[in-house]
Amino acid sequence: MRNPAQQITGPRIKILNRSADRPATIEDVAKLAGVSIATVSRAIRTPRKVAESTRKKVTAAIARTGYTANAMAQNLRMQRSRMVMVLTQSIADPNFPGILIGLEKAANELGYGVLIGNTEGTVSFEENHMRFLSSGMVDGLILLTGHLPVVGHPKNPISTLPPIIAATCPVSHKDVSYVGVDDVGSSKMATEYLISLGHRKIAYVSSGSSNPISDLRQEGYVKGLAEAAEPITEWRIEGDGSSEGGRAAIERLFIKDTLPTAFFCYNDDTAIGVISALQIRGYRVPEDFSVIGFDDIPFSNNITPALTTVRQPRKQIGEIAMGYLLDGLSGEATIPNQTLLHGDLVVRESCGPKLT
Amino acid sequence: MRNPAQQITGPRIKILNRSADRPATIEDVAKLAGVSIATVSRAIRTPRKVAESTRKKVTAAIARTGYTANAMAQNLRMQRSRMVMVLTQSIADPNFPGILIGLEKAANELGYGVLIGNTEGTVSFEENHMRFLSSGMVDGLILLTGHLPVVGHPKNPISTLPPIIAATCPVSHKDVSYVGVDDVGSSKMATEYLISLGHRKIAYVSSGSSNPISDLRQEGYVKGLAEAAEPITEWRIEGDGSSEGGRAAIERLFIKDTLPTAFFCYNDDTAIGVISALQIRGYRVPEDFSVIGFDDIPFSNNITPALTTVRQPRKQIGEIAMGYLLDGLSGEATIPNQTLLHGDLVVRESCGPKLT
DNA sequence: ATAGGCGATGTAAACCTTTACATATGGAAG
DNA sequence: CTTCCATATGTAAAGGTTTACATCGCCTAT
Repeated sequence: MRNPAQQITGPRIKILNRSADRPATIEDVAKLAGVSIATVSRAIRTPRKVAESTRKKVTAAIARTGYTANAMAQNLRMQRSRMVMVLTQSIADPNFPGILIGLEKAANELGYGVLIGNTEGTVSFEENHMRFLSSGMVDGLILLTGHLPVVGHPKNPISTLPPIIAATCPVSHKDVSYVGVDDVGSSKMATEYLISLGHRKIAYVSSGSSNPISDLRQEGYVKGLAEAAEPITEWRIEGDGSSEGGRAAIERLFIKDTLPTAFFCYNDDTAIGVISALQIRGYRVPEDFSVIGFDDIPFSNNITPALTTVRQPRKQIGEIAMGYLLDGLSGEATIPNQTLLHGDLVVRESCGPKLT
Repeated sequence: MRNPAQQITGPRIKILNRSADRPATIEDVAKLAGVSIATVSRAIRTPRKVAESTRKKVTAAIARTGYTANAMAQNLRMQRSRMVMVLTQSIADPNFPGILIGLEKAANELGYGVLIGNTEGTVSFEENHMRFLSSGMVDGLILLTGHLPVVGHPKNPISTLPPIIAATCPVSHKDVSYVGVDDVGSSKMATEYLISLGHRKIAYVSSGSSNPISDLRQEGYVKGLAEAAEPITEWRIEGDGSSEGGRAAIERLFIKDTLPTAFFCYNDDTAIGVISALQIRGYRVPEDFSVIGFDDIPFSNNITPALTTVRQPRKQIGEIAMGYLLDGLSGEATIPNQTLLHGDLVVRESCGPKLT
């Protein structure tokens, strides 16, 4: 596991341990302030219940000792951990950082910590993470995976799981609320944009079969076509969600004799592959073909031509999803079963009018 | 905070709470197995200490009850949390996901959880995360920020902090080990590559002033120049680490009358900006100018021309850093003060021979 | 003067484990 | 038959909080 090429310099050191004198406990504070530990606890958590004068003594004692309540003891006593786990298929997914930023922000504002669980799509990794769920280590779960985690002891599938919110990719379970972009509506908008530019032969480049998000985006595409003044036939070609898949899809397409003039792609990665394949063939985008993506990943603005795409409000999705989860955790709040956020069309350079 | 454009469908639901009957405790298991809780604990943690027959009874009882040890009680008793915090300036940094993948993998293999702390470079966020550190919520800390976190009670700056490993960006403290790429050596290699292509006017596009990593890469660049057969003068132009900064740097450069023929850029983002600015001016890369980046971010392969760059072994950096931390945590292990990993030159299309 | 009430504080239980120490049982060695 | 040891198990303390309940003054209203 250690890189043979690694180069190590400097002396070996012993990792610094927490200072020898163990951290102050509530008892230390109580002794110093001359009160009972109950009073110290109250002075911190419910100050109105302790006399002004006592509160001052306690505050001073806390400052002198540098006391911070031991989180593990609190957690045990209060039967909660103020910790939420985020389960994702892939940390490397270009949408993930944006979502995580929103999740982290909302969690931190309410004093919660965010635990990362990367499944890489494998069951064994997922099972490994279950440890945190079943042991009460986390209070809630944000699912970006699109499915409920597999539970080891299938006594009652969901009863051992903490409260859950799905984001980015819905989960088919009535008790799991979903927060994500409005795939259908946004895709319809993108398709209508291509139609408005004069395109009539528009292909949808999918993400393989059996991808629910791809299906939703295709549904929007179809709806967009349906609203055109004149009938436009559907045209689906298969990608796989990666730029390589987009490239390959275009290569296959060129075997046919008739070509679309515009491509609506499942995501930006696919779109980038499509553009690259077209350019390699000597065509120019947007002069010869229009291409539109989905997601607005950070790099879509850095390719040539800059990619026209649908912006997914990642940070906001994260914030709302985490907000729902923590709302639900902290009381009797009820939360919407499904929340779809508006995606914005970001017009850059990769789409142009259909030349007559 | 809620998007006005959001669209909510379906009924409002109450978030599913953990099933009414509280999870089984060790006591339930003990009762069912007809033994004491101590025996149950031993059967789980040190099986050799309990008789074969008893072990079987306990195992059966565990299976029947679906018991999982309460992590919070364990944590409290054992004075550790099996949780590590990763502190970063920016989740959106293109290097972050790769590092995180490595960190998460290594942590999970040893049963540790990874807590994310996003500071956005602000002190207040950092202080907010200190909560986890001072309350004993985490056993260790991975620092990607390049500096020690600010401690609220400045009694003893580092004594309240858990063990720390710095990755990606070194921390100037003798007790904090560092794991990262060999910036100097890799930059030297990149520079030598440009020289080998015949370039003699090579500019380094920095990341502003006071960026220690940029300084190291510049140092490698200077070393590379120094080893050339003929003397080559240093040439530094100022970027800011972003593609926009790279673009701007090139724009400023064109005011001068003499130009370099090759650019070694602080990072890929900068290189992408440089290439884009050159292309906008009507130049071609690599025919007219060679450009080399650093990092090998996921998109460097998707731009035109595909970017030649130095690959930073992100996942491995994460794995090693986490490995060190957990080694150090679990015993008397001593770990190297500094570990520099070899960066690979990834030759793609953005560099070409100097045309005579 | 006394009962009642209220505000401030203390006592102790509970949260769930792990583990040092004590105890019990059985067999081997004397 | 006793003594000793090893093995297996139980008892109870400890880890640091929070909070229900009890207590204690003190003030007010009767």
